[in-house]
Amino acid sequence: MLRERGVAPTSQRVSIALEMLLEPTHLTAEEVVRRVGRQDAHVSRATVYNTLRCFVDHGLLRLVNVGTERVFYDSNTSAHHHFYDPQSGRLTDIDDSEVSIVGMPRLPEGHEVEAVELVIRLKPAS
Amino acid sequence: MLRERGVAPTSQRVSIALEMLLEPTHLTAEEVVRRVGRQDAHVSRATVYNTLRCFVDHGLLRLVNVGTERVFYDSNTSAHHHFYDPQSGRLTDIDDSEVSIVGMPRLPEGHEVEAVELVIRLKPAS
DNA sequence: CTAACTGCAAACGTTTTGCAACTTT
DNA sequence: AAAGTTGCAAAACGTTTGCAGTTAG
Repeated sequence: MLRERGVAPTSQRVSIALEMLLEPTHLTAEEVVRRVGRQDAHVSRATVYNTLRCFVDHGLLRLVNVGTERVFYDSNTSAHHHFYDPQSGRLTDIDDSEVSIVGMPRLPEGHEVEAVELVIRLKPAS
Repeated sequence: MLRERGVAPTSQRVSIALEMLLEPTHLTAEEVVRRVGRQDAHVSRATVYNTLRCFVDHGLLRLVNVGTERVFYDSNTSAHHHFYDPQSGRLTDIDDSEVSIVGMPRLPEGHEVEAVELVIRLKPAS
């Protein structure tokens, strides 16, 4: 899987891939550090951050911004949207049939779209 | 304007309000620190951050998240969306007639919507 | 007089970086 | 040997906080 995307499969990268790419996940870098550390390999924080960036660059993960707090890495790289609950720090998918974005605005001269990010922030019901 | 919203108008708050609330702006906290410092008053970083949060809480500004880098404060508090160009660090409005979000997904049990954030990230045209 | 606000500097949490050591090839 | 990868600790970044002093009503 890594080789297919041109990512040299070192043992650390494989550990991270096993944790993230086998099932749908929404993990922060720190969660990956914890999870990978919990079993087999110790992977350094720096390497986790490098690897996640590398996976994003090679289309294995999608980066999801929710604010300044943290970044999520989503193993589902197809276009879809998210709920974010700052209370619990949990990110969840929005079913694609439930919302859609209609229309594509004229882009500023000399630019193209890098990413479309729709995040619905949640709060406890009043 | 401040009093209307129940915000006690101290001199620092007035300085910041003059900078942000008179015309449409998309400023980061650091830009506000610089701009306010450039003229009359020296307002401390802490006070700028406190004041911006206060203005958001009282509906004078809208907070726009674009990632981990920084937060923007938008003097247009009505529902609308944004382009973000990481290259230039500039945030711009998307005309409301150009995109819309259709449908409102079922929310997770016990939650309601705090904010709907649609940000289109730009990159230089290839 | 009191409650609220300010400013400094120190703390924070997440992410990046410099660089020497270690794998690969 | 060259190219790429790793890990540590330190730095960077934007933001928040503790607290003593100040201001406003």
